[in-house]
Amino acid sequence: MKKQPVILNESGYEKKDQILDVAEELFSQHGFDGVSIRELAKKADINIAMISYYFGSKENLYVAVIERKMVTIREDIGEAFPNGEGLAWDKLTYIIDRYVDKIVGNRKFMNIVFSELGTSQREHIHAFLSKRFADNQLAFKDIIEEGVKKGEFRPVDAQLAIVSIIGPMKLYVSNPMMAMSLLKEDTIEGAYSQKHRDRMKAHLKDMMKRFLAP
Amino acid sequence: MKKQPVILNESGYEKKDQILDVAEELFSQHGFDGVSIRELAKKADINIAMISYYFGSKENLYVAVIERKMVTIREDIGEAFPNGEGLAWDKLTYIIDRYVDKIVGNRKFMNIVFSELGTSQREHIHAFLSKRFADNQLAFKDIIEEGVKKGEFRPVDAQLAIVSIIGPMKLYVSNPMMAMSLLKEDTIEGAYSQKHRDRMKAHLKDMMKRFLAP
DNA sequence: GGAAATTAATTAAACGTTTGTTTAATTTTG
DNA sequence: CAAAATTAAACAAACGTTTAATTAATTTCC
Repeated sequence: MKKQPVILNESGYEKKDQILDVAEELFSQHGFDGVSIRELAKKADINIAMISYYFGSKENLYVAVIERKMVTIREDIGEAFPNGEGLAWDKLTYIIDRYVDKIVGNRKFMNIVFSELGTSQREHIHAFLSKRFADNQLAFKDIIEEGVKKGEFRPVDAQLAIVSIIGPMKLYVSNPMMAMSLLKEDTIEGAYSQKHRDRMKAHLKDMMKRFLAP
Repeated sequence: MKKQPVILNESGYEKKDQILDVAEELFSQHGFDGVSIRELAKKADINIAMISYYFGSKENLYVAVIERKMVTIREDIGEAFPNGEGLAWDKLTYIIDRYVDKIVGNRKFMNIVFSELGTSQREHIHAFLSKRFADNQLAFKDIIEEGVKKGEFRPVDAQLAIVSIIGPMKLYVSNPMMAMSLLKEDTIEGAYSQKHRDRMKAHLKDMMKRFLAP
């Protein structure tokens, strides 16, 4: 990690992204320790040394994979809905829809996040992701508690309500084989098609509607 | 893996279990690839060679960890409830209670299972666990569909209903840090205390009751 | 504009560690 | 004394990383 060049030319960006794409896929499938940089380099069709050259180390590459997507996703959800006004229920349905799209649309990446949140290695990454994840949970919590306060929802255990929204989503994306068998699909793409995303959204909203009804 | 001794004496069993206990803990925390047998041997206070001596290989040890618990758990749940007679709802509440106890009570082991189901390395293990897991899902599915047929439940998407039971459970056990923060507990033991297990059971039953009500 | 000089990108090979596993010798046990 | 348990040491293979040399691209200068 001596040279840390600034790459400006177009082809430089392409190769870096090519590495990041393969890395995201492999880390998602086999975890950080399950991926060797030789295997990675082969699959990305680059020389092993290019990883150190571009990213300095395997761990830095891992961080780079996370940071690249994190930027996109942050913009993606943003302060997306009007806070303050409107029914809590409308906010909740809105955030559920966005969340499902976001998580399913970035399944590979999200599996890296989930597995990183499950262990406590690479402490700074864990801390960073925990914080971001906690913020998202807070958004759900605020909406639910607002609805309860307004009398729009019955008094419920908000913490567990969140677990009941995120849990199914996580299970859905983090186990392709199970998703395929449950949804009676032959391919992974089929299991995560727009049809099934919408089915998942509809289900979560239906369930929460009944769960929260006063 | 030349010698495959049959160990009969008491102390032999103790040492083997001592290795298995440490292995279960470490594999649960860091995954198969994240654990080195030197680290494992140190923590179990045994010589590295003892792992080959007892189990033949690291992968065999991994399988042994899984098989040991699998036997216990199979007995644990068994044909535990009266099939055929009674309300579907009673069966469902019964199986939810049993399931939460089983999964939370064997969190470390279940995290190995979950992470193994998420990847597709070690194909025979994956296939084996998939089958067992599918059987469990089938138990839920049968009960729900029975209830629907009898008119006890409204017509629901049984597949997604299962995801909504298992998803929250899995999220609860596979992310201790998140569980601690959500449940406002300072220790891991606190987050998985009987109090919170019961809270989870009550929540799941409450939610399913409202979700399934005709 | 084109050769020369400079910088960036890419490579094959080697680096020192660590990995899982095995050996051969020793201690413990029945 | 024989069998089982345990050990320290060594094994080859794979790991992440670095080196030093080469090719490709860009800039500089006339």
